[in-house]
Amino acid sequence: MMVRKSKGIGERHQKILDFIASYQREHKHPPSIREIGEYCDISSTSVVNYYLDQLEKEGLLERDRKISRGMRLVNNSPLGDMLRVPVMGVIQAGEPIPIPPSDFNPFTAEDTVDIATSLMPTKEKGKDLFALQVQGDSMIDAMINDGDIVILKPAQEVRNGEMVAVWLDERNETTLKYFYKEKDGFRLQPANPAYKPIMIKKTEPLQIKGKVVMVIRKMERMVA
Amino acid sequence: MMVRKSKGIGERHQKILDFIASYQREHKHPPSIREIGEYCDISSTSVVNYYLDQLEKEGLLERDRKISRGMRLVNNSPLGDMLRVPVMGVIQAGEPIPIPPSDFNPFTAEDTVDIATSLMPTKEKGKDLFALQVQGDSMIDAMINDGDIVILKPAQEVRNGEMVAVWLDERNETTLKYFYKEKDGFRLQPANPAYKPIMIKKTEPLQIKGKVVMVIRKMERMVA
DNA sequence: CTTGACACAGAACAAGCGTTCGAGTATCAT
DNA sequence: ATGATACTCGAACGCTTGTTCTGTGTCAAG
Repeated sequence: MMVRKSKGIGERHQKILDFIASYQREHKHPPSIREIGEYCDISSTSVVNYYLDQLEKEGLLERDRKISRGMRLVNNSPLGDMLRVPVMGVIQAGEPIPIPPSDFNPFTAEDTVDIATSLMPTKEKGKDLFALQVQGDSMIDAMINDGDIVILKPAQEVRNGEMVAVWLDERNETTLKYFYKEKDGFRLQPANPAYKPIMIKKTEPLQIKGKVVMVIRKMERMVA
Repeated sequence: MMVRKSKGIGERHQKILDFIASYQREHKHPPSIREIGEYCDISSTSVVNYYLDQLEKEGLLERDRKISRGMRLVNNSPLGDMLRVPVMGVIQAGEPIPIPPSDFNPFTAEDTVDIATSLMPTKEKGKDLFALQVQGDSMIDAMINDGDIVILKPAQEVRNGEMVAVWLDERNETTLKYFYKEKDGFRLQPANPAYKPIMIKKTEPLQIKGKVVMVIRKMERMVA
């Protein structure tokens, strides 16, 4: 009946971890040992304690012994009301950008950005958001500068006027453009009127990587 | 010796509130009644309970009765690793912008934005940050669009190349410009080369409202 | 088969902790 | 004075909760 034999993290460890996270999110304070046991179908508090000790040894958990509900997750920390969005890479002229596999695990990503949920548009609370760092100034026509971070949402349906990250076969590059549906295809409109729109026929493949839901620019440049 | 008589929040209430917030930030879980008492020099747990009840009645606190450390702050919630930045108003051509008085209380502000501390440049962790919402497109020359939120830091010293919010007497408006110090004054450089820089003589008063440390743009426009 | 690490249950203990109650003090309006 | 209100203290009570100890069944190595 056992799933693991002392090798790393097992299914039950993960369930406990998840429970602590969700409980913390909901109640704003950690669960008790007995509450964990109840949720994870562990009848004995000693067993929960047993697993907690292991998680602590693994460095996934910290415990304040003797203190009620004195535990906290360590590695990931979107415990508050924020989303941890993985930075999938860099968007740059001439280079393809990596697109999130559906099985991608955000917590293994090296680079992430934390966004307060209160900042996110309406219902983008979905966990499938990802971010790209803009390299170069090839996107200034879209009011996006070198170094900016764009938060993207995998595009199922794109509506007119939304900014999308598209792969342009002809140019062999990925850029950010405003999206419009025309009668015989699609129009990709740069924000800057000085640039002409790109027309895509319906027959051509249009690879929309995602639509931009937020742009973040840090201004810490130029130390002198 | 008493400071208040049943009117609103007193000094001690505030101290308790602050302690809960700082304790939560540090330990990732709420304090116990006795810990609160110890910090606030209250020898009896019943007195802490007394104050906690009042705070709950005031709607500043929520309590899970019977549960150890079952309390949480309600109104403000930068309990996680995020800063709550007050949106002081709108920055727009022709209108003065309100500047944060030093005694300004961020928690009474109607509108705020939450920024993850992990997103903030190095040491801007200071609590004196404020935000402005950009209205109109008069700042597109600085890569800032209508509706953008700019996070500002009160400027003590401004270094070359930093973007600042300045009050222009001659134009009677506030705008965002890049700041450069010249030999006989200051140069305010728009990001867009098509616009000419504004020169300010040393004799003229230069009102720097703050320097921009971050720009946030939400892309939720155009529902159809 | 024996041994031992591993996963778990159950119970009992002790400390942590919220709650309650009786009582005391100070300020203020009546 | 008198009573009401605000605030404080200390102690006791009892539920909550972390800790610990004993015991059981499984499984792989020796």
